[in-house]
Amino acid sequence: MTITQLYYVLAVAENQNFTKAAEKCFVTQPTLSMQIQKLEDQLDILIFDRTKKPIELTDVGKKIVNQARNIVNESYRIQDIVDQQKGFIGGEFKLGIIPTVMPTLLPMFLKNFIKKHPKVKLKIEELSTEEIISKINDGHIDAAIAATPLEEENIKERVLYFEPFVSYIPKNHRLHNHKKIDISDLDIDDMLLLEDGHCFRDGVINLCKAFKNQTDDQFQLESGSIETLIKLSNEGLGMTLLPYLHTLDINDKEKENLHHFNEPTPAREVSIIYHKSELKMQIIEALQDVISGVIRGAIAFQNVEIISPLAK
Amino acid sequence: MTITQLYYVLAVAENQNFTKAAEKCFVTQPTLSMQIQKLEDQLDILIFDRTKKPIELTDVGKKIVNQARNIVNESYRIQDIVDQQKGFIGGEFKLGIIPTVMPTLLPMFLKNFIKKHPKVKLKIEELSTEEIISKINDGHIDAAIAATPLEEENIKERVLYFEPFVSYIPKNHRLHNHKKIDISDLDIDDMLLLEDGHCFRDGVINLCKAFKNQTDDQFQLESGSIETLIKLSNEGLGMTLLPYLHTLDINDKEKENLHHFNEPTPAREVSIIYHKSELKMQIIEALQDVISGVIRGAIAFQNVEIISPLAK
DNA sequence: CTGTTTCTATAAATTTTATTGATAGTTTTT
DNA sequence: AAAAACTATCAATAAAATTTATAGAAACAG
Repeated sequence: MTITQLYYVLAVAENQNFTKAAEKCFVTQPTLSMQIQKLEDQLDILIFDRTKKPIELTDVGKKIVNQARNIVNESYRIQDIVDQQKGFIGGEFKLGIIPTVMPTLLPMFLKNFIKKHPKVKLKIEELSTEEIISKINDGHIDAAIAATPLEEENIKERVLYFEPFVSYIPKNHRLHNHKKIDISDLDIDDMLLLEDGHCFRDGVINLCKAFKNQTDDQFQLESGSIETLIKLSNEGLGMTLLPYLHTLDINDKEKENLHHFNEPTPAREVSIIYHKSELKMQIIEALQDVISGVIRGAIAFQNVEIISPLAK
Repeated sequence: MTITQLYYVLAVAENQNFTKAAEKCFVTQPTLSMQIQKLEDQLDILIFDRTKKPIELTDVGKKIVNQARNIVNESYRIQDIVDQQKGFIGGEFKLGIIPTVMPTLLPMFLKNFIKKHPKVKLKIEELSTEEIISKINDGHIDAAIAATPLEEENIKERVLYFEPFVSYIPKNHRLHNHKKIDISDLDIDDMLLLEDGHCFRDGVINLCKAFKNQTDDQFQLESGSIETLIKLSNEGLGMTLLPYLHTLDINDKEKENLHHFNEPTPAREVSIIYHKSELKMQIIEALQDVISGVIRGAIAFQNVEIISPLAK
């Protein structure tokens, strides 16, 4: 049994297809067929049920795949130990970012980071919180930036910053003339929200519920991006809430529609999160340092109240 | 990086010697030299400090060895999954047994076990509790039989039986004419004990302390085996305590010196213990079944009070 | 139902890797 | 100072992984 064989098994299990798996492994398909057969012969058991199309794992196969994933991941940590010893910060690093953080945060730290750590090959992907959790667990991404706390058993969190919510209230809205907004003013029924799956949406719903004890009624309108949200709001379809960093780059006319909250300002907690195994921890800490550095100048709220991103 | 290379690293780390390690791995010494060099080259770091004699691990080397042990052990679990699936009970199994259990328990279950599970190659070793804990942790033995509870973080326990203590009181002893002995009668100063390191000794000390609150004074005499203990006691050097199973095969004349305790009878808990990773669990359960079976007929005490084997 | 596509297994050739036996060079021991 | 113990190195060999080519089976499209 070799680590390579286990890796091949994982690839086939994931792709449910020898040919595709072979491509991902950068070998030819017969290599996979033969190596996996060899492993199956040695163990004297079938890992894959090849009668099913697409190919399926047998019952033992499933258990073997879980253990194989373990072993392969643990084998990566050997290189990790060496990197850590050398203080080496480099190599490929896959980072997931939730959509409502991506467009504002990424431009703020990316240049800084690649200048400071040129050996790191950052691969950034926009992902929902749900996708992030799953991909951290199976090792498809090394870390992610998301709204926290998530209370996931196998995932650790390090807070990067607290980002206040700011109300965006168009001219014709009942609250437009309020100078400062109070949380108790919010009414989920005239609030524009992002579509389902956005944790930001869940955060806002929690925020409203916290003060109104409202049930899950239907909402007026749902959108996929905060950009759209602002435009819909301008059309008079309701007010909305924006994460603070988004308010920095809207145009002057629209800035007039921004209303800050009374203290304690509702805010979301944004963290870098990663698997508890702490693989590539040096890079995670490097990211944390750079991001905390750039944020320190950008957000200066004192008295905030954290809104959970978890749907309750 | 291969599992074999990691295995070689473990062997050299353990033996502090390439030549001996090579023998244990059933390969020649150049194989180890070359494979370990290759791994060191790939990682671009030295695992062993070859200037020291005998050879030593570097700082990174120590971390790598720990991780390598992880990986190698986890790789064994693949075969384990298959065995478990097949209900296969066989292969090599290393069992440690503490000295005060070995001579009485082993003859009771060994024949039964090898008859019932002929495919298991049992390798039994007499070990102190301390050695057992260390060898379970580093995987040198698969399980052990010891007095419990041990409260070891990485070790699980399954109770096999409770074995009462019986007083052995020679003719000239002050307690000889007592029909039944009470725990409060015990005096650690005229009690013969096994030498340091025997958990049975610690159990007895705990037993005395429990009722007399005595400090760690020096003891009259110390012996390495229960056999010797009885003989020394016959010579008038004091009374002693025997685990119940030992009292079954002493001669008739000596049997007259046995005095049972008043209830609740003090007893030790004897368990099969194993690493929390539960490797080879089928065999452990098979052992548990067989031993529980043979003991059921041999020990029939009802009201017992468990004495901890841990030195307090 | 038939030709086409998709996919896996197999075989032989080739490349790569692991292992060995012989030996040289060190260090340690006597 | 000689012997013993130990590791590294080298060339030869054995073992293995991988590839190219291809056969055969199943799924698919018309």
